[in-house]
Formats: sequence, structure tokens, C-alpha cells
Amino acid sequence: MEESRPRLEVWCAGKEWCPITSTATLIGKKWHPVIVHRLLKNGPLGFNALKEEVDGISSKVLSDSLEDLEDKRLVDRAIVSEKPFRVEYSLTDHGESLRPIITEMRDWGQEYLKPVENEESSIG
Amino acid sequence: MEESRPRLEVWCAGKEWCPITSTATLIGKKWHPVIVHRLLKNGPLGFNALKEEVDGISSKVLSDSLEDLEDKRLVDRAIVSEKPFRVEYSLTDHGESLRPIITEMRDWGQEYLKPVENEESSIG
DNA sequence: CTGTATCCACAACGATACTG
DNA sequence: CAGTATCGTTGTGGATACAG
Repeated sequence: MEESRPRLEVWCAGKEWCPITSTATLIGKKWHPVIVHRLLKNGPLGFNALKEEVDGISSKVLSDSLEDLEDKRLVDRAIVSEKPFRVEYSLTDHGESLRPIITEMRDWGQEYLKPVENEESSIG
Repeated sequence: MEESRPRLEVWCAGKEWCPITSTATLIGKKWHPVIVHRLLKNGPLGFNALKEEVDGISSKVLSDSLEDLEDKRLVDRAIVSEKPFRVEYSLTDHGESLRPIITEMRDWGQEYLKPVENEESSIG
């Protein structure tokens, strides 16, 4: 149940506020949309599980990205066990609310993009 | 009328291709979504007209962004007059196809974000 | 009008190694 | 398991001035 939640505050640079610019500032990073997508799809994930899901990302970049998403109140970090040490990353309500954007990005990519062949494809 | 158009080719880094990562690579820049939005909303625009629309952007950054969007086949640049020199930027079909994403970003920003008060608001 | 040239600052990304 | 430290590279953004 959601009481009308306070909106996230974002800094406004120009004369009049632009919601698209602000949104781009929040999620317009290379890995942010994928991270959000994986959390949307799989629910709460531990660090390494998330790293597995986000193919190709390094520990540092994932760590940095998660910290940024936390700062922006799109992701929550919870310690679920001390021994062994386990954490879980999940989406806040604001993070969840990004679903339509992420879904559109996925659909668009599937419809209009084509991955370039790797060398491996032609080897062997 | 569109024959099924060849899809844009994008470089795939990981083991399996992720449409979201690729999409984020294409439009995951601070100004790209706004620029696309302004072209969606206003149709073809000249450089300075576009600069006016994209509040706060510098000439260089707009120029760089447009060049990048051109390289990615999302924007077309046409010279419409030599004297006085006039160009027009418009969206390619692929650029147009971004509309649902941009719309979602705008809607989300309007719904969940709130611009921070400027100092000016409290001065006077 | 439509940009480019420069120079600069800082953010993002990445590989490797190392820690609690 | 869940990161941080370090270092280096590249990318992104920005101010100012100048050019075709």
C-alpha cells in the first residue's frame, strides 16, 4: 500500500525544470539500467549473484554503481547475515517504479538492435 | 512505409548479448534523451533552435552530442541552405522509434521527481 | 548562423590485487 | 562472501574564444 510517497528531489540546473534531463541524470549511466533490470527480474540479490547477472561488470564498477543507486534512493542494501557475511540488494519503491522505462529499453533493444558477431563465431 | 529495416549493429562485450546494456550505451548520456525528445516534439530543428530547446547545454556539448547521435544513426543532419548557412537536425526512423522510452522517462520524471528549490526562490 | 579549437575538470570505467 | 585500494585510461561535460 502506498501513501503518495514524497518524490525524489533532484537538482535543477536550467531556467525551467526538465523531467527528462533529471531522469537521465539518475539512470543515464552505462550499467544502471541493467542493474535495475536484474533486480526487477530476480528480486533481491547478493553482490556476487548480481555480478553474475550483470555480465561483464567488474566488482569495483558494480560496487560504485550500487553506491550511486543507493544514494539516489533507487536501491536498498540490507545485511542479512553476519556469519557468513551476506547482503541483499533490492529496489526501493522508486526503483520499482522504473519498470516501464526499463521494459521499454529492453523491448527497443530487442526490436531495433543487433549484436555484432564475435570473432569466435567465425573461428573453428 | 517501412520494409523491415536492418537493425542497428551494436558491439557485444559479454558472453551473451544484453539489449538493455546496448540501449544504455546508445542513449545513456546526460543530454541524449532530451535532445531526442526535443526533436520528437518539435520536428526538425536548426542548431541554435535546438540549443534553445535544450536548456543549459553549451554549443560544444550539443555539437558533440549530435555528432554522436549521428554516428549512431539516431539523428540526421541536413544542410538546407548555404547562404545563409542553415542546417536541420531530425530523427532517423530509429531515432523516432525511441519515442516510447523517452515518453516513459518524461512521465516517470514528472511523477516521481521534484526539482529542488533554487536559492532565488527564497531571496527577495 | 553553425559550429570548431582549446584547455580543463571531473566522472566513469576497467584490470589487478588485496582485505575483513 | 562482499567488497576496497590503487592506478591508469577514456569519456563527458563545460567555459571561453575563435572560424567558416
